[in-house]
Amino acid sequence: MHSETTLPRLARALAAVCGPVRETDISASQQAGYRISGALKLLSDALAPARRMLHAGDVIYQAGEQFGNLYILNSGLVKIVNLSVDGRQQVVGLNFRGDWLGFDGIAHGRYSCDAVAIDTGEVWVIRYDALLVACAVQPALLALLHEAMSREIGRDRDALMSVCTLPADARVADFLRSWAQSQADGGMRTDEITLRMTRAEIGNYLGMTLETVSRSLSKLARDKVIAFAEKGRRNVRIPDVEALSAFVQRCLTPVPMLQ
Amino acid sequence: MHSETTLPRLARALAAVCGPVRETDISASQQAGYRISGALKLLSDALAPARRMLHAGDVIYQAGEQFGNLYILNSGLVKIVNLSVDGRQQVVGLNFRGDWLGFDGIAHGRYSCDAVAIDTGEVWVIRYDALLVACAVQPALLALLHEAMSREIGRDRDALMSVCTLPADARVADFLRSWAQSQADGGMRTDEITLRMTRAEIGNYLGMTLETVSRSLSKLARDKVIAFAEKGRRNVRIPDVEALSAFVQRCLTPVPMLQ
DNA sequence: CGTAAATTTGATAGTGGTCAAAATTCGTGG
DNA sequence: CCACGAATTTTGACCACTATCAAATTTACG
Repeated sequence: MHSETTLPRLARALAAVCGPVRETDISASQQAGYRISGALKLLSDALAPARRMLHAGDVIYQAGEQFGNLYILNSGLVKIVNLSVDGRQQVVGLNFRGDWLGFDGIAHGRYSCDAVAIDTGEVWVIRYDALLVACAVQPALLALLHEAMSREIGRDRDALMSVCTLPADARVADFLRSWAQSQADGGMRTDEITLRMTRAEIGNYLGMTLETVSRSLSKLARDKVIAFAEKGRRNVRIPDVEALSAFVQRCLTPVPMLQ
Repeated sequence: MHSETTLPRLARALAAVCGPVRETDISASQQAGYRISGALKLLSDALAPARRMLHAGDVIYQAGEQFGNLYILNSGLVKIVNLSVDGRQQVVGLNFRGDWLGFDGIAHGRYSCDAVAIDTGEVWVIRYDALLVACAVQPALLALLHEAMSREIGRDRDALMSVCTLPADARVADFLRSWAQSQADGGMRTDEITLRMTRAEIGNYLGMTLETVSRSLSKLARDKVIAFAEKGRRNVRIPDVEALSAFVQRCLTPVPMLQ
């Protein structure tokens, strides 16, 4: 599947990633942490948004509902569920601290998916029209908004690429890696994460069955890339995030081409 | 994979789709056509953007390149190719007339993917900072921009859902359906489409191999859902777009549950 | 018109889905 | 705090869909 142009393209990709910001080292994580804290402070000061407490299962907005608000997640965890006309439903996104919710509603005046909390937390409610007014006065707000939408587009594309190009085991590993990254960006610990989703939900998000998720997790634990906490198998210890990336690499090169 | 809550959710999904705008009937297509024409006129009048001719293979922007411009496709066809650090590459989007390009660059100051023309056409080049200035004066421009970003997010999620929930045959059918829809929205004929991509590119976009794409197309032709034009197998005739949707449905219900 | 690329089709193999059963965990009330 | 039933998770066996490999055919293009 790798074309003959892979190498120069890889070089460009590396240049892109290693240019202004490294995504994986500690300073970058802290930068992300500051980015998020700063953004939240700016929003809070400029708009004094209403705050809403969330509990697992709470619906923030629903597909079909009239659009009017954007939301910013201050804490907790939210899943985005897309619905098709024929009844298929799928988790198409996960949101952590600092993420915006509701962009999908702007285009058609109605939200096109459900946003459901899967952990206790807090969202800030921002009226879209009020935000636009504030943006006119304070361009930094507009920059923030566009940055968030842009990042969302990038994340969605990365998710598509993951589903299309990685085998099941690697997809699960990559999922854990990006979860840990999001935790780090939000200023939370990254060595142990608590999956607030069932295997079925994870599988739905990753495009595989719950059995495959379970098998992949078992394999990751067998390979010592992750470990389960003593109580409950929803707590995953990640001794080394790099090991997860390495595992993904290994899946992509089954035979190291010993020549 | 369908939970016990499918039915009420389906009802909501239907309400969402059938609410303000029907996506599939003729009037909606014409609305979309007007929407695009109107948007292009507004942009042209407000910004008098530079115009750039495109030929197949031309690169509009590259991953890693400094962000500065957004682009609007006036005609032609552009593919968006995402790159991963480890060399994987994947088509993550296709753009038609009226679509915006370059949103992915806003977040990090550099584009994160390649935009490559796959047909002759024309893009309009818009400096992002100039656009923001113009938006301050003319709020309709800002609305246009946000609408485009929102639609992009929705499309990316739909693509993810398609890859995750549909078998290969249905994915190809759905791909043709959405291509025809995009053509219709751009004011072009929808009964015959010319795939400007190789089977390998289509497969890459849909997360399958080129052989599977070929087999699926053969099956669609055998089932009379599509037909190949006499000259060249890249021209696909679609006698009835609804038949493509029906085919997707059939794939989802292998046995009609004859009770 | 000839060569290289793209496409189709067939044969075979493997990843991941499906079905099933056992084990573990969770939620709730005694 | 413990017990019990429901839900979740794990693991195994089997099979289907799709990938892989290969060869023949068609198409594109210099």
